[in-house]
Amino acid sequence: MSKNKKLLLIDGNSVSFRAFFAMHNVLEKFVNGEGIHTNALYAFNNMLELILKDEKPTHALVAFDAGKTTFRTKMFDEYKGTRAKTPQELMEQLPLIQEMLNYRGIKTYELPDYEADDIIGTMSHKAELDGMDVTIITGDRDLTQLATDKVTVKVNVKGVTETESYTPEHVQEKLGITPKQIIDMKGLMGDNSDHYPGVEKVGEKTAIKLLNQYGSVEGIYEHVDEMKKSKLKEHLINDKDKAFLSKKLATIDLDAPVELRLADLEYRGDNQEQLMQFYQKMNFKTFLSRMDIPQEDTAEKLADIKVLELNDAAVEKIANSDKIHTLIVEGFGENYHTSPIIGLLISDDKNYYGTTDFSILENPLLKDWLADGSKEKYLFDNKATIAQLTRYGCKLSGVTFDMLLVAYLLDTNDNKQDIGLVAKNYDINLPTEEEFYGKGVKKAVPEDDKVLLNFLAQKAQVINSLKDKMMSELKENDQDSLYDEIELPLSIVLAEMEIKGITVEVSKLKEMENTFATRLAKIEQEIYQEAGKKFNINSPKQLGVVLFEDLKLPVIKKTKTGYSTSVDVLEKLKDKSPVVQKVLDYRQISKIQSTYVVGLQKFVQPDNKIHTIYLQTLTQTGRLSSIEPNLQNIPIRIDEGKQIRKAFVPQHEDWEIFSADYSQVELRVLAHISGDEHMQEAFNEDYDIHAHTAMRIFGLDSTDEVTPNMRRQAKATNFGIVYGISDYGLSQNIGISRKKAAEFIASYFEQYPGVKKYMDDIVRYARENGYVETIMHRRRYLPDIHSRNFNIRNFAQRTAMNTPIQGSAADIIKVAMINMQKMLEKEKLQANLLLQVHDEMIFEAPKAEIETLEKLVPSVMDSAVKLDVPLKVETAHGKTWYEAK
DNA sequence: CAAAATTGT
DNA sequence: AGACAACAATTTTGT
Repeated sequence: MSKNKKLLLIDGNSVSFRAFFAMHNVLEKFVNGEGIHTNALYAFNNMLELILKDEKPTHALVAFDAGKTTFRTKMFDEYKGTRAKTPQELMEQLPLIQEMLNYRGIKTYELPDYEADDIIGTMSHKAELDGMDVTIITGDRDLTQLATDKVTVKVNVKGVTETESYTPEHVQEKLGITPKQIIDMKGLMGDNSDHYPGVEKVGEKTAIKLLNQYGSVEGIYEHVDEMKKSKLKEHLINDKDKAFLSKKLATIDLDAPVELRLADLEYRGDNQEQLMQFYQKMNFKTFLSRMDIPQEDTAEKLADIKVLELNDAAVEKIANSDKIHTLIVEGFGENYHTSPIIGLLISDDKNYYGTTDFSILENPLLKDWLADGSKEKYLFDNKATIAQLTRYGCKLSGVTFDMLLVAYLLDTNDNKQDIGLVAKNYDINLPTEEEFYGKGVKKAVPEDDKVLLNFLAQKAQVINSLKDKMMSELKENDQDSLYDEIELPLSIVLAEMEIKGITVEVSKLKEMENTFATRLAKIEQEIYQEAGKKFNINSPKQLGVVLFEDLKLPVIKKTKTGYSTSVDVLEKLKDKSPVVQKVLDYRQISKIQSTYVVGLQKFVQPDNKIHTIYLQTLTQTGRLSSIEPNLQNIPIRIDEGKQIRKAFVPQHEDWEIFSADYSQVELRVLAHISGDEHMQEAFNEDYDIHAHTAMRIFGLDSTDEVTPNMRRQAKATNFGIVYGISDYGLSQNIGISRKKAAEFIASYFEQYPGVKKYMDDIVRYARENGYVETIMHRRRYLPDIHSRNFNIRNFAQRTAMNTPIQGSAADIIKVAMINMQKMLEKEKLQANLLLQVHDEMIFEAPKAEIETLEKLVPSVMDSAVKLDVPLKVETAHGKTWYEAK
């Protein structure tokens, strides 16, 4: 049997409207070359692709409203009377949407005097009689009256990519009436947005109740006399005419004079050629890349670049040239500290020399050229390139353009870590790593070296062609010194730290593994005892059943999928059952065991060291992050976890671990950029900042009156301020009422008016400029600051407050790291900078150097930048990381 | 592959 | 009305 035919009907106007507002916050980002907005077009097409994929229709139609006047306005001239005018920015897109649908092989239609609804109703009715399945897409709930066994109405919810499906069953479930009765319901309650009246004081609930009793508007009025005396009865009688009129207005015409046959709606698929041209005109890169463009194009381009052999002769030419060269050292695999190089390419923008034979790296001329700082080089990802080359015995110097770093500084939001993605942002078509190598099981290096080297040549070409443009953008943003003096030098420092690595005593971890295993087994048994059964404690789902169903503990919080079993919930249940504390203990230890004790061992290399990778271009604030493994979240708060730090040791006997951290950098940064006098005074006088805050917000005369609890609350408030305060968040954090938290904040702002002013100013700045900046001009764009969605907008506002603080602190420590590395070299110290943990630097050093470091490191760190308040540095040292704190 | 949980600053 | 503290990485479940 052939598959059933399926008709897709789209309410063009209402979906366009939804699409427009779904992407309203990026309105000004979606403008094509001719200055026409394209956001609704984009969102519409996005939705369309999803729907086509899901529904696989054989027939399709998009219906539009023909004009302002319809048979309904003739019946009731205020129909849709108060509806706001369609925004100009959307109006200009409607013809484009129709044009695009045409290229996508989908019929569009409008009919004078009728609304899109009526066209859809009529065609859906026809199709159903013909035995077809029908799916209707709309942003308007009114159309749910059309749902039948054969017709599903999908209504867009939040944006356009998600829909809610209305079948007769779903309508029944949701409203308790049939789809047909929706018309009666609308008749009774009227419609605000279409601006027609119903019966006074009758809303959805009353309407449904009446319909359940009497079936329809007609039914109600047949029996209205029998109803007992009530206000409702009076209203019904008074507004009888309105009810019948509104019912008529609400009724979608199933027999409009639509001159279309079902055969006319056959869906034929895209007209590739025209659609491609259209996408190009609209600047739709993502859609273009999604098209199955015949492969010849790219293949031809690949062949365009002639790659010469990178041999001794080529090296000689390169080494003797004064030209700038682009360098591609291609690694393959996850981790560049361990995975091999698979290709090497050097280009002067005219000639491309490439090879897969790495014996060339033994060529002394090439070695010298790579290490020669006066030979200028461009590349993508300096840090990774240095790390790779180091393993092949080469030094690298003279890099002036790192496309990865520049792309990150220009916009932290999009497309880092992959040169293909950066290129696409600039309208250049270069395969991403995934597109070139494939993904999952298919990921592989091409058999043919030529193919690989051509890819590398393309990369080199892209780097070269974008260098000027990107560097001038950097200058326009006033970010050139952030790049020249911070990020680029830092990439070298980080490379050195990663390569050096930190020594780990595996035997220590092994020892801990055993003790924790026994402890875990014991707690596990105890929990089973209490619970009366065996289950997986690691599964929040199973644990939820045990706690809240078997043991009947009160449910404090729920997640999307079930009961929440997070710490804050468990903390509240601690005294209700002894099992809760045991679960908390189990969780803690099991985390330590799996992530750290066992997890870390996997990363220890044959040199007994762990070489993490710092991601320099990931975070939105400018902080670093650390992966494989993350060495920025090694436990410290609870002692069991802190033990892990005993396994981190210096690489030599008679050396120590030395750590130095900034004390309250973020608050100091806030004191600086807000210019708040009271906060600055507190730091200038070196008061205990949290006690000082407590004194001020609790209205005390001296810090002597501050109780530990007051200090704790003040500390939390300080944190809250840094994070972009909200009363709810603060109340959750210190367990006070929301009202009390709001009072704290009000009092805080009263005491620190400069801080209040900063918060207001920075949010306004973000609204006006679309971004915020750190002290070193690191930028973060905040398109959501204009969002209509309360939560999204609030989040953007908090981000606006937090990013300059967190980001400036990140700037400061980055400068300190660079200066520190220079200083160690200058002073000819053996000490090595090994780790950075946001406000802390960790070194290993001979015992003999510790005394020097105790003076030197703080002096370098607190002079990294000049603020209006002093920076404070604290140091510690010991035989292991555990002792150095 | 997403969600929940836990770790850090 | 909304239901929210900032920035990260990793492990484990369960679909």
